[in-house]
Amino acid sequence: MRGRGQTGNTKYVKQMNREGILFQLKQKQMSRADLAKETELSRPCVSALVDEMINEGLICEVGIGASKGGRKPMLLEYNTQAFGVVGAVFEGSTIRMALADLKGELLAQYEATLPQPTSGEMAIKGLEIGLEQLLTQTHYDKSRLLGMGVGLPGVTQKRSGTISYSPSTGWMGLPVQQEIEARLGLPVTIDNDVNMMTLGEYYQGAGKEMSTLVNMYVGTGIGAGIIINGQFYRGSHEASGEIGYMMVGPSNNPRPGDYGVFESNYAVPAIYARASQLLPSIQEGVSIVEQLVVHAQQGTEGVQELLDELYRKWAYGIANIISVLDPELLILSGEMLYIKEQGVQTIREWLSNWVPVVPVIRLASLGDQAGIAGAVHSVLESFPNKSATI
Amino acid sequence: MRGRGQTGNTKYVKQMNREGILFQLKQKQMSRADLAKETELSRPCVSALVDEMINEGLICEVGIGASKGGRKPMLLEYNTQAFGVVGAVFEGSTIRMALADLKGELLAQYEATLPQPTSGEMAIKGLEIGLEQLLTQTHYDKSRLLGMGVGLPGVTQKRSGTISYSPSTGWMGLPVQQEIEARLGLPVTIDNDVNMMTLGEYYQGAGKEMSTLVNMYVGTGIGAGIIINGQFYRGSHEASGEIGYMMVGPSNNPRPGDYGVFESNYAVPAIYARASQLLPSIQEGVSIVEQLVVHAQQGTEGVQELLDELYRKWAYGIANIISVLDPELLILSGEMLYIKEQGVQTIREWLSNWVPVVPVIRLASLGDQAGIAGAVHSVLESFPNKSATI
DNA sequence: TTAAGTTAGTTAAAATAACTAACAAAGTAT
DNA sequence: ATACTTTGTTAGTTATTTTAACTAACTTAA
Repeated sequence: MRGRGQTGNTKYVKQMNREGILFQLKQKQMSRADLAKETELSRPCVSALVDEMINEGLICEVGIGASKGGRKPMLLEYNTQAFGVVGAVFEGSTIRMALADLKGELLAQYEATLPQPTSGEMAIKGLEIGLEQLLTQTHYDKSRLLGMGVGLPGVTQKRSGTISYSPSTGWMGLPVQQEIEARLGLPVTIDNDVNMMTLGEYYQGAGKEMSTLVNMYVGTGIGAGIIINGQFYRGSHEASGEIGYMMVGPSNNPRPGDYGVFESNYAVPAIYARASQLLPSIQEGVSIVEQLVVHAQQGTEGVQELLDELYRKWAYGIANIISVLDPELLILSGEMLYIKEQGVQTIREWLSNWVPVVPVIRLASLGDQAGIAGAVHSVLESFPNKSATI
Repeated sequence: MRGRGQTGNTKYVKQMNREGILFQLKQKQMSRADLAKETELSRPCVSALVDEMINEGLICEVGIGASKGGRKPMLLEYNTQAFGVVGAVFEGSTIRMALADLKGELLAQYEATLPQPTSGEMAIKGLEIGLEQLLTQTHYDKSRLLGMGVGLPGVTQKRSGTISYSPSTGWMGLPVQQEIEARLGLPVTIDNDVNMMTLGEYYQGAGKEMSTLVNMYVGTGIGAGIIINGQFYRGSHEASGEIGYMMVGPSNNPRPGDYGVFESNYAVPAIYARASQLLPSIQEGVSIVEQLVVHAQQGTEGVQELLDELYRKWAYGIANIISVLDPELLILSGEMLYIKEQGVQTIREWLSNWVPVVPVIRLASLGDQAGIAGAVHSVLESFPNKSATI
């Protein structure tokens, strides 16, 4: 955000205008004349800035467009091949990585399993190997990479680049960002996995074209990523979206520092415990909600009731979020994906009785690619600008 | 907020720098040299902009300061008398108005009672009379006024200047802003009363020096005003902070379009209903919570239990807000003022068991002046800039 | 074919607003 | 007195945008 009392100069304006032009070209191909109209800059100014960026390789002339009654326009394109970025996510015991162009399109992917328990050293080594693989696969040189975004389960402090808690990577209370940067020789952005998924859905998934959205994720815990007016909102202590701590459901046994009330009742571990008393057997490695839905269809006793309660309490959480934030869009992800459009419709109907304005509600659309897409975009969103996050 | 893909020019820079200088001078007196240091502009640039603003009457030279080892500095001051603004709030059947200088300091006040039931015409007439009074009292000319901020109970759409619902003013579904503007010949800002109070506390009260805060208000309903990074956050449908709709408490009888669950259980009407079964008599016109607190001290049976439940459920609401937003500060206002610092401390202790980060929590500090202060600042915050609200 | 009108993009000059360098004025420290 | 500091101004430079006028290239329609 533009801070209060901030000052600027012509360089700042130029940077802004270059970004304005690139912003347009990121949407679609355009001529200089189109750019002048969209950006409200004069045509000479657009020409000068475009020429500059063509020289830098950021923009390409890609051919002549159709005439609109006069000279044919020269179409310009954002040169998405000019640089590359790497995204990485740690999920359980696996690392998944991808190299993407400036548009966020994945050019190569890589996956590996880390031996458990993992140490920080092994995790970094994993990134190092993956990076090398991706570079040779794509014939990219490391100097052409803008940076790497790393998504981690656990509690991250993006501003300082540290992690307070992340058992599966063996990193705890460490300045991970700086360490990876030093080892890989690349600028690194870290963030927790839910935030990365939110970013992915925002740029490429269910949240494209929206500017204020909340991504609610139910997994081992419950969390949310929040984007307000196109900017990721992290809160004053980087604890925004910690909706697992909402007071939804019975609050008998929450202990300080432990899980929150909402998630201790309605996230995977709690669902698992209750499901195991209803289902004859539970499959490992398959979504517990999915299994419940199947059994409900088969009429297994008590399962429909359990699902109803889950849906209802998740809807309570959603109602609370909406009441506070009034977002344009609410994305449901993680285990909530398995409630399908039908379950979403049920929740929409409840909400219309509870809150005055129900936002658009959608299931996450990127599946297991959301995290990696977000990691990629966490690097892209600060290029060519500086900090894009509040 | 600076939008994505926005462009600028040198005029924009100049405006920014003028604002930067004024921002500094709003904090305290300074010399041109001080301003150059603070704003990181060059001294000639500061001199030029300052001279311009001196000519416009926005800044005054107010005397020579102490030397710091060289030439004595000429101290500059924001000329808070250059223009005036008017704030107005409708509270029940009364209009309260004030004329303030550019610092937000009230120079004159006015109060009147509107005959009930009121019509829109009578409400505007009230504003007209009040305005004239204030102008003659202060010897201000109307041309020196920047505008008027009007706070109303009910549901307002600030962006369009309309009101959907406001029984006490006789305005319903009307483009009130434009109507008042036309009648008074002044730029008008409208907003609901809780938002105005939030603005007041932010600029002059408990929220001074904070940039991300939530003001929770308990009255006939329950609502909240939200400021994120110094900007009022209204939500996608101007329904942010409608926390009366949170799913806190029994949800037996909420009907669509009606009160929300939280407020139907724990706002004044509900408290009143329950208190009337416990207290021997209830005084009209006195805070119901205050009366409960007095009776609890006297040991009236069941009262302490009722208060405990109230505090606890309000704290649930607070926990939900914190979980979602992680604000820097949470302000408690309206009926919550009567729980005193002791009640706040109780809530703080509960919260520390429920959520990972407890923000600063304070009682509102402006009392019944918050609304009018906010109305005044709703005009001031867009001077000399344009729209300061997201 | 040709004239008229439109659209795309460039060039040149003017305007704006920042910056640097140099200096004067007015003080303090020794 | 002399040297040094701080404040503020003046003069001139630099960077960037805008305006206006121009060339180029195309469409439309007589």
